[in-house]
Amino acid sequence: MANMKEIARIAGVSLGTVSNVLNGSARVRDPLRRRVEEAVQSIGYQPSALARGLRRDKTNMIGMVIPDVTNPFFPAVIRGAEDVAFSNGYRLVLCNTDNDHVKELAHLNELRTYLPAGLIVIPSNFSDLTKQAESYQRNGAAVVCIDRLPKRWQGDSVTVANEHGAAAVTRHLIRLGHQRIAVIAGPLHLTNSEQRLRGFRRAMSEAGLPVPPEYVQETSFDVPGGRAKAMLLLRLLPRPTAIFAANDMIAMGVIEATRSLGLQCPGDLSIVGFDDLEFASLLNPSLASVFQPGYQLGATAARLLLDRVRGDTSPARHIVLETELRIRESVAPPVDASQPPQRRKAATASPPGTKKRTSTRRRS
Amino acid sequence: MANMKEIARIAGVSLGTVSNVLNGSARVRDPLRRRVEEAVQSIGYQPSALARGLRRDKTNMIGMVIPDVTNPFFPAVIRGAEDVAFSNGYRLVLCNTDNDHVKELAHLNELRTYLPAGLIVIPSNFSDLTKQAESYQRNGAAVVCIDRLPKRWQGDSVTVANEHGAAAVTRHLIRLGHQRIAVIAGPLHLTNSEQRLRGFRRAMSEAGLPVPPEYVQETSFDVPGGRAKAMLLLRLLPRPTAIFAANDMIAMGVIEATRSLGLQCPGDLSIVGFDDLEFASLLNPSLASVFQPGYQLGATAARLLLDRVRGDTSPARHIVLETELRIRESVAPPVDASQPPQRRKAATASPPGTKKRTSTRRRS
DNA sequence: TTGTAGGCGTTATCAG
DNA sequence: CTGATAACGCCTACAA
Repeated sequence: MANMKEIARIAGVSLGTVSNVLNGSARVRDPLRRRVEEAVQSIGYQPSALARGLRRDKTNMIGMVIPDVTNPFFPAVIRGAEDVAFSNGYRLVLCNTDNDHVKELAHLNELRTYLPAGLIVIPSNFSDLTKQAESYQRNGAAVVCIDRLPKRWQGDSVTVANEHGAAAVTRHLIRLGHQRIAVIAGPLHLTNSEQRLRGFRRAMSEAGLPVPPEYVQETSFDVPGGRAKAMLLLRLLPRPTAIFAANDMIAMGVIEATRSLGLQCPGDLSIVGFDDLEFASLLNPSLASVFQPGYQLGATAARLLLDRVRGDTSPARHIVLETELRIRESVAPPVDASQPPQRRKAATASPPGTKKRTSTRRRS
Repeated sequence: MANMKEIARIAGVSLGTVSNVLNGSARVRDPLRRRVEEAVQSIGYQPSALARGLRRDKTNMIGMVIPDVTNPFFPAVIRGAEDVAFSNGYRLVLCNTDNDHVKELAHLNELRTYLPAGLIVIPSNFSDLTKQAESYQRNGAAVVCIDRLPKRWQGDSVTVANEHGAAAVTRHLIRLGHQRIAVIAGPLHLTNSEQRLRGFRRAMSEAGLPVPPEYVQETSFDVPGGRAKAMLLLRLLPRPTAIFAANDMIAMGVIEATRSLGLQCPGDLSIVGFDDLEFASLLNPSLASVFQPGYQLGATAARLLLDRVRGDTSPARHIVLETELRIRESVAPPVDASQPPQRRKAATASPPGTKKRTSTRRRS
């Protein structure tokens, strides 16, 4: 409807002048510039994003490709990305892949026809976007992978310190006196999942504690998975005194299993999660967890992307954000079988026959 | 890079033929059609969404304008809309407004320059999008409002039966024997909030139960708000025996307040929420709530929108989705003063001077 | 400094 | 049924 020609007519100038005013591409003298600006105001003109994109070979859209917006960890990531994008004049096109790399591919291929400025991708299972990314980059669009990375990903990335966070929370359990600690990992083909398991193993091995194979379970990142694997773990003899769940949904499943077996948390079992979703602190007992800065993850990715869009051609960057331990009521020292319980349901001691090593007690 | 001209060259046909094959706009004979299709396959050609949109005056984008993606109720709505949109070849552009109608306006104005097929809007506070919507509709784009409606909204809408759901859950409390029921409403300038309060009042008045002004609190839809108002309510004399929270976040705040005052739920206080977010069933005690079909809300809106896009010009439709009562552990009959307390520390008495009316006990 | 023309990739129109 | 051509709105040379 309203186009540049209209503005030019109203302001009594030529098309080129309008364009120059709009894009600051050339100095336009004040009287004319003023007339153009007034014309723009008067009819609320906004340039066509389509025509502009077609002409410039690039739009102000950023494709945000994620597995599933209803996964409670992702909204914060999206929000972080959107805030940075919006305040820099960019918009987010949201695509859910359902962890299906075919759907992911479809999105990637179609998104390209919008000539987006870039892509922020949380890769789906088994995705190998190297080829796609190259194709985007040839078109001058940047691609940033976040949260987890495809195998052999060489491009820009923003992730969190999964291994470090997992190790830290495991060490905390060990310091409290736990020796039989089980882990319920997420799908191990996901890099973040695998890193968390690695961190767990590292902390255990540093402390000289054994990790029997049956103490390591793998499941999907959800409540039913956590419940099922917890039922299994809690029937083992000897029973673990603590479980590290690879995310809060799994931890939630563990809590349910604990409850349904009539066990107390943290009395009989300490539970820790990962993510620190909003509800973790609202549970009863409140859930100890490793906080992941979801908002920062998205915001950082967007900033990195915009740097690239603006011409930063430095080598690929791999930004790793810190996690943070959030200790809450769901963890406590293990109960010692050899001593009578001191309080109603909390007591601490090393079970007999346990090798006790002094932990290094790193303070940071 | 790859464009229609290229396809035409490879297939040895003219541009128009390619276009006709791609859009089915005219019957093309098999040999040629085949050649075109092969050419398209061979180089993985996809038409430029930009050029197509510019030419057709409409893209396959749908603007999804919501207050805040990190509000835990919205992701399901988004997902519902995205699924329907995607499977029909449409894409979602996500815009957070932070309930700021200035930001909302900015998004609306800018979104228009993409020539989206339509808009799905969860209006921000105090927004009056009538003018904006008209402008979109003049451009052939449809606008559907969901969840809550701007004042005087005349266009298509999809909402849930807020009043009915609130009345149903209130009646349930009444049937259990509660007489002193307080409500913590959401911001009353939001239509959904106001409807829930209305439903509550209706059920109470049907049962002939009084609703003292101090039993009606208003707050924002979040945990701190719920906690603060609950602290206030729980110090009143006589204390309410049940609280209806206008959403689950508020209910969560009520639970926290209850705990911090050393009261038992449901022993001393029954609590019900609204939304039935995923975590509601995971709390301890599990939270009774009124389920809102978030996914359906989004999916229905997208379907309605697509109907319009495809030329449905029937009068504005106002679709109202059913809610569903999810009774869980957080509700129980009130403890009667005339009987000895049954549990360890639930003891509540009707303070002297309370009018006791027999409830009408309606069954539905 | 200001105005003008060409083309981005597509679709629609119209002549063959 | 097929093939050439004009527009969609904008940006960017280039000419004045």
